[in-house]
Amino acid sequence: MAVGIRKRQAAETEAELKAAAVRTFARLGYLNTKITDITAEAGRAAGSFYTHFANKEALLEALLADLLAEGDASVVEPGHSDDFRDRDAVRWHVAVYWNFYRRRQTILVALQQAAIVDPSFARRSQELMEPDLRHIAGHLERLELPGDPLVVASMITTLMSAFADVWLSGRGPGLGRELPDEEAIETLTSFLYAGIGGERSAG
Amino acid sequence: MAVGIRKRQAAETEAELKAAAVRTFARLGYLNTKITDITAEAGRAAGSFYTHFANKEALLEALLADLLAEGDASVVEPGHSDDFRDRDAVRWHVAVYWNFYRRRQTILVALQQAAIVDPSFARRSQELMEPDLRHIAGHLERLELPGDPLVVASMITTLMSAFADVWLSGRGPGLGRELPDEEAIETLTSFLYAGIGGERSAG
DNA sequence: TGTACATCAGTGAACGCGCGTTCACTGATGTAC
DNA sequence: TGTACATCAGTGAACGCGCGTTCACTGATGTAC
Repeated sequence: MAVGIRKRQAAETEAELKAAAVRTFARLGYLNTKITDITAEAGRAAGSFYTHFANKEALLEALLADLLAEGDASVVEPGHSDDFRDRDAVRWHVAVYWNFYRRRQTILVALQQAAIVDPSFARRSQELMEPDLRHIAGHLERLELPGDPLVVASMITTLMSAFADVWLSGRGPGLGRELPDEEAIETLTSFLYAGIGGERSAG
Repeated sequence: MAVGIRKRQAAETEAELKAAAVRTFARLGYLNTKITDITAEAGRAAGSFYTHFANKEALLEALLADLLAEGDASVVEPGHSDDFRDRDAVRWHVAVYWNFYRRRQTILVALQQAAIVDPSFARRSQELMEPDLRHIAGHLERLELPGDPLVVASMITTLMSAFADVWLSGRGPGLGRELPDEEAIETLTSFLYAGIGGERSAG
């Protein structure tokens, strides 16, 4: 008995199905993706999907669980300055968020799409973002702000996620203009830093 | 012959179907709405829908055409200051946008949802927003900005539409906190005005 | 103004397509002795 | 180590549900004379 050949092979196909799903979501979008698109991409029979997942929603849940298990799912990380009067602290947060979103783009967009059609994913997605929001709001409390910290924090996270979504998916204006990470992070930082009452920043 | 009773009645049911569609989109979302949901809401037979529209997409097109025909479909309006060094000019634009979005919310959200699933609506939606974007970018050109005017303009329109979407649909943080129009407009204005390099604004 | 026929909006049951999901089957792995 | 049986991942054709769309029919409006 070559220990657990079955289990290992099953785990392997499950992983292949997940990977195929991510590729397919990226290509067609979560809502447009059929189960058979995923199994075809993975080079498997349609029925094989159901050995591993109850349905498309369960698969997305699994991908989400993986994402959270990877650890740095949130902007909340130790070892950074949290004084937003300090431009570098702002920049650090922006960079972490941008990079996080860049790497998880496909799954996060899939989650957003699922949220449109399925209330339980809407809740899930809000829960996923809530810690970041509180984290940012916490940093803002000590500042003199143009409004309720929670509202401003929501403005900031909203801006970052929507902006990242637009540019990382190539839907930016100027029809296909690319926005290098460096420029994105710098522009966002300058804008946010000024917006929350930091230095006036030009050029 | 009581002139055009038929035509008038047909136009009336068409209008009723449109109104019912908007109500249904608001309740269930565009993607979750079935043709029969609309006809049921309108108190009509299923088949009646096809006397007026080829399908759900055509109905959305019609709603979009109505929206554009109403005139002030765009932030581009005469008689306003366009100098963004002037806080009032910024506030004016923010208010126009906020009110526009507030009133057209359902259709704009429906358009966004359609865009997810249907590339032709994706194009359409981008075309709809493009004039605003150029308009804002134009205003920005004379300023000392923290980045490419087009990128900053995209940040601004992205922020406004995403922020409006979150708060007008009751998905704001604090679980159900209401955001009065006045506060939304003020906070956005302060933030944007500072962000593009205007005065440092506090409280 | 009246009659006979034509047209058309609206009806709702029925049709059929697309796709999610099932299930009988296969062949390989695991277990018992 | 070998044999007989059990289990399980994977297959792919078939099933069936949901829903968009059609269509024969109705009754009211329009037209012709």
